[in-house]
Amino acid sequence: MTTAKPRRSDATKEAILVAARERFAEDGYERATIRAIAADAGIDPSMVMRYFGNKEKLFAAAAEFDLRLPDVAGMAREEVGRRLAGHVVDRWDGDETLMALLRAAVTNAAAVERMRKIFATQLGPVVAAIAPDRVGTRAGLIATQVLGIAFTRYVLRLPPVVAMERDELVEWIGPTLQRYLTGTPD
Amino acid sequence: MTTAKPRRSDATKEAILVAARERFAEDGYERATIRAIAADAGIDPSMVMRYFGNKEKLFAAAAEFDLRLPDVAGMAREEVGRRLAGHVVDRWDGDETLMALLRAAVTNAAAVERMRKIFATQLGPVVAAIAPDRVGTRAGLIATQVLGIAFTRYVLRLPPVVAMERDELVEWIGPTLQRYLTGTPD
DNA sequence: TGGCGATGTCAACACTTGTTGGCCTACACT
DNA sequence: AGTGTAGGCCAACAAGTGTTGACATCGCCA
Repeated sequence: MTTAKPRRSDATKEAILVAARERFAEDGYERATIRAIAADAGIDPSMVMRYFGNKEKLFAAAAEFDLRLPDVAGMAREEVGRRLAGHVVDRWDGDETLMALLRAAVTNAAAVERMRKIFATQLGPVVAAIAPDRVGTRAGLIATQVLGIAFTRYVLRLPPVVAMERDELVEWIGPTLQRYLTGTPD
Repeated sequence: MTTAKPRRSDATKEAILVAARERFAEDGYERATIRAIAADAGIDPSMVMRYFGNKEKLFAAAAEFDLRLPDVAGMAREEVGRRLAGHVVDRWDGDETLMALLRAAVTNAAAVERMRKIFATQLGPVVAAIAPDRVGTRAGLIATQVLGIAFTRYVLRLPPVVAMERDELVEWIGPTLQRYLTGTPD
């Protein structure tokens, strides 16, 4: 029994979080107003304050995120790049949380910190399992390419990047990640 | 004689633009207030309105930007990737305009449009001069890697990406751009 | 010197924001 | 049935925003 007593407010709380993720993802931190979020959730703005304290804490609760990177232990070493690329592209769709985090990170210090931590604690170990040396650098480089995709495809919506099919994108990006994982600069 | 009569207000106008670029680059579009920009420029907020009309137009004036990509005509084909990487990394420092554009693009539609146009009209031709096929796709992919660097290095400030020396970064990124320029996905 | 446009300041406007406290209502438990 | 408490709404606050118009002052030209 993980859930003890399902209170009536839990549903409202969840509705607020859903609306918050949507607004933060769409508008960024400052333009997403508590009033708009409350309206989307069909309740009064003061309820948001009661349940989450203030806007910062609401964001912190809404932007809880897990990359859910696959276990690379059993993979062929030369395949990891492509597998990682596929996973990341898939993960981006169907979850607005990362978009909220990405948009908010541009102006909100807490979002920056959280994003740093996500990449350090979740991507770092994966890299370490594959490459023994220069783990930080490799993880950082992978982050540049992965976040570059997210930024151009979902925020900037550059037409050619949007137009690419999932598989086509993976074919191009996979080798890049592979080189950042196992290659050398020269 | 391109300049006719240097009015006294030109200096003020320029001071406003400098302050505006700084604030937009640092804080993003919404958090950069006209009052703060005016204070930085040492004048009254109403002057900003008089000279630029409104905030949108001020941003448009402040975010005039040119990538100043080098002429690739004379370069060895297999060198273009690295040269491009070096140029882009250098260009990022010492000019706050692109950072302003990048930060603002997250919440401001006009900034998005301008960024799209910059990459289409300035990066597109360079790619076309090197690769005859899939010009749009190649330009888009280059944009993902280039903007990913900008985002992680200057906005997110991921420690390992910040720590990398210019040359080290170029060594890693160069081959990626080269493959996006002249390679094939498989 | 007188005047007039350019340059600049001041104070206020209408509006939106996050946030707060008081009040109402319905349900669960005794 | 009565009552306490959780869930919810309403109205308002203080602060900050872009923006505007009236007023002061500087500097040039007739």
